[in-house]
Formats: sequence, structure tokens, C-alpha cells
Amino acid sequence: MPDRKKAPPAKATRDREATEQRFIEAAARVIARDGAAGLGVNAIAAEAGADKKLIYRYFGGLDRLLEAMGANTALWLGHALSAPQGSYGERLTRVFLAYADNLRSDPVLQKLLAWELASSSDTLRRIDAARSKAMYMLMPKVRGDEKPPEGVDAPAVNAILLAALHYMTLRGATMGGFSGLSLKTEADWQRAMSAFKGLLERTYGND
Amino acid sequence: MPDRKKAPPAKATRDREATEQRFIEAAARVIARDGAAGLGVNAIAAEAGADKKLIYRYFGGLDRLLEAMGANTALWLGHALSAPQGSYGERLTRVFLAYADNLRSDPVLQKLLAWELASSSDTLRRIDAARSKAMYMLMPKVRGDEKPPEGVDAPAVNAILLAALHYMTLRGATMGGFSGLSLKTEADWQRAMSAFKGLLERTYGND
DNA sequence: TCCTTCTGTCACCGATCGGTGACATGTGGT
DNA sequence: ACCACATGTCACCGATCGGTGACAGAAGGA
Repeated sequence: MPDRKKAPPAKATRDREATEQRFIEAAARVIARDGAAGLGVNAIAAEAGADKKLIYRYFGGLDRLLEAMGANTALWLGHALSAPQGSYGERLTRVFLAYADNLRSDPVLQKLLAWELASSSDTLRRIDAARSKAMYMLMPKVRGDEKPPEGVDAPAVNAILLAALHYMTLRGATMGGFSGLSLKTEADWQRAMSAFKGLLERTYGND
Repeated sequence: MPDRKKAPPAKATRDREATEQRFIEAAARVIARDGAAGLGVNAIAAEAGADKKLIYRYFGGLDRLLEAMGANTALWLGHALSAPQGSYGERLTRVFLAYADNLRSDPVLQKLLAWELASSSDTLRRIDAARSKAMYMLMPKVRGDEKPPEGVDAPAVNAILLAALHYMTLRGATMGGFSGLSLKTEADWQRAMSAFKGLLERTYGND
């Protein structure tokens, strides 16, 4: 909100790479603030303090700009598994909780997830594919050489818990709760996380 | 060219109640088709085949129209518990699966849920409050006189599973899957539902 | 120096948005 | 008959949308 003046007609950085980066960061800020609604070349250009024409000239359109933005956001975690010790259930619980914290403090990712549930453009598909791939690369590390208990469809169960985490995070951010469960304070989230841990323990062993 | 047109402007039902109902049904159709995006007085009026002016005159605006529409959609299930027999886990599993089927075949409700995750208007809050209330009224019936196992935060666990169901339903409708789990065919959903059942059984007893 | 290319700026277009005033027409009361 | 009112129709407004053409200035090679 502070910066960007332009009284004289000629007075810009004249640096394409820097300008492109400004657009990318501006797009992320707009999404974080307003979500998918109200997302357009006019808003992004105003946020970047540059002219929308450059979006078309440099990126070829809004979609390609968003793709470039999504590519930058392709390394969410990676930290969560710094010490991959403990049993399968312990490792998975740890990475799950770390991911939950990360997601809850990342409004851009939240808006992106919400957008994926409302629309289905090719751009969104590509962004989601990149994220899924990163997730897939992570799984062997958490799995290690251990096998999940028999009779348990681990991919399905993990998808369920991840889906619940996504949904509750988004509901907490917008409605402040879900299904009678409040999701505002830190205590609320600790209660929810405790329930998640219980489900994980009951599924993968209570170690 | 003085004076032109104004010949036959007369041909309507001239029935306020019927027209209001046309608007409500048109709003539901627009939401089912296009979701929250592109939802406006122009689209609804065109879908209803009536003039948008009447939306303001009869409802007082778009928000009130959507509220009226949401009020009509306040009786999702109720059938699911026709035979409330079996243990707590069995009853809950039954109503859960019935709700899943219902949700998966109701595009309006899906778009409404997705909308709630992206925005947070007062109108959405009211609609959600009505739905939550209906859910609350249902719980005593499924709970009966039985108590959930100790050490289990039943409201939290149920919220988690419901959240997962919502999220996976929406992802199945838009992206066709989530977290590597395909959610397109009936077999895909049976696999997911089997995992849900497993979680319910491990939580509430495998009866 | 001149000329070309790239970066940035601005004005403008057509389409569409939400919202409203003016008006024609049907209906019912007296 | 007349009149008051409710219903429906249409044209129009200002704002905003995505998108583009025309132009000014800076950089760099010859």
C-alpha cells in the first residue's frame, strides 16, 4: 500500500525481470487479500504499481502469470521431515501437524485450495498437479521401509485426513468453525489436532 | 425519428408469487450451473425469463433472494434415519453414507459449500447456520441413549469425517481426485467410503 | 550521430456489471 | 365509469471488466 508514485510520464525501473517479479508478488498479495474473486489484470497491475499492458506483453495473459506464480509456490514444506525417526505413525503424525501449521499460516495457499473447489480451469489443474507431485515425492520419506498395518488403505485414509485438514482450515478462516466445532482460537485447533492424532493412532498403531 | 417502438409490451403471467418462485428456482439453477462466480441479478433474471428490476422490488436485492433460496434448501436429509437401529457406530455410519450419497448428487449444495470456503458474507453465514442447526437436531436421534467410547472427542471426530467428505466430494466434482486418490468412478467412491467406514469402526467400535 | 529495439504510460474500446427511473398494462375497489 | 395500485418492460446510467493501439523515453549497436 505504500509506494508507487508516477507524476512524471517517464520514471520507471526499466528492468523487465524485476517488473515480472513485481507482478508475481502482486498476484500473490491480491489472492491472499481477496481470493479468486476480484482477481484480474486491473487489480494485479494496480497492486504492482505497473501497467496491465505489461502483463500481456511479458506473460501473455493472466493465466500464464498465475502459472508463474504457482511455480514459485511449489516448495511448501520439506522442513517437516528434518528428523525422520520414530515409527510410521509417528513420522506421519509429525509431518501432518507441521503441514497443518504451515497451511494455517499461508493465506495464499488457502485461497488457492478454495479456488480449486469452486472452479476447474486448466491453470488450476496444473498448479494442483505440481503440488500433488511434491506430495508424492515426500511420501517415501515418511514411509521409510515400514509398511502400514494390514487391512488399512493408507492412501485413502491419508487423503481423508488431509481433506479434513484442508476443509477445516478453510472453514476456520471464513466461517470460524464447522459442524458445531469452533475453529478460532489456538485451543480450538489443539482440540481438533488432538482428534486428528487420535485417528492416526487408532489407524496406524498407538505408539 | 420521433416516436418509435412501444407497440406490444404486454405478455406476462402477472402473478407475483409465481414470479418469485421462478426467481428462486432460477437462482438455484444458476448456482448449480456456474457456481458462485457469475452469479448476479442479470444472470438470474435471464434464467428466470423475468426482469431484474423485480428482484429488487420483490426481494429487496440479490442477498435476500439467495436467503429465500437457502431457506427452501433446509431439509437435506431426514430420510437417512428411517430405521434408527443398531449401535452408535452403526447408526452414525448409516447416516454418514446416506449423507454422502445425497451430497454427491446435489450440485447446488456442493456449490454452496464451496462458496462458503471462499467468501464469508452474512448471507452465507445465515445459510450455514440454518444447515448446522438442522444437523444439530439430527444428532440426538443418531446418538440415542448410548454414549461414545471414552477418550474419544466425538464432536471433533465427526466434524473431521464430515469435513473430509465435503472436501473430497468437491474435489471429485472439480479436479476428479485428491492427493493421488481418484474420485471419479463409483468404484473410486466405494474405496473412499470403505476407508471412512474403517475410521468410524476403529473409533466407535467394530460392531 | 542515427536507428532499432525494448520498457513503460496512457487513452480508449466494447462488453458487462449492479441498480434505477419512467412507463405501459392489467386488476380490483368504489 | 373512474381511479389507485400492483405487475411487468424497457432504456438508461456510472463503474468496472479484459484487452489493445499509439506513443514517449531509454539502451545499445553501427
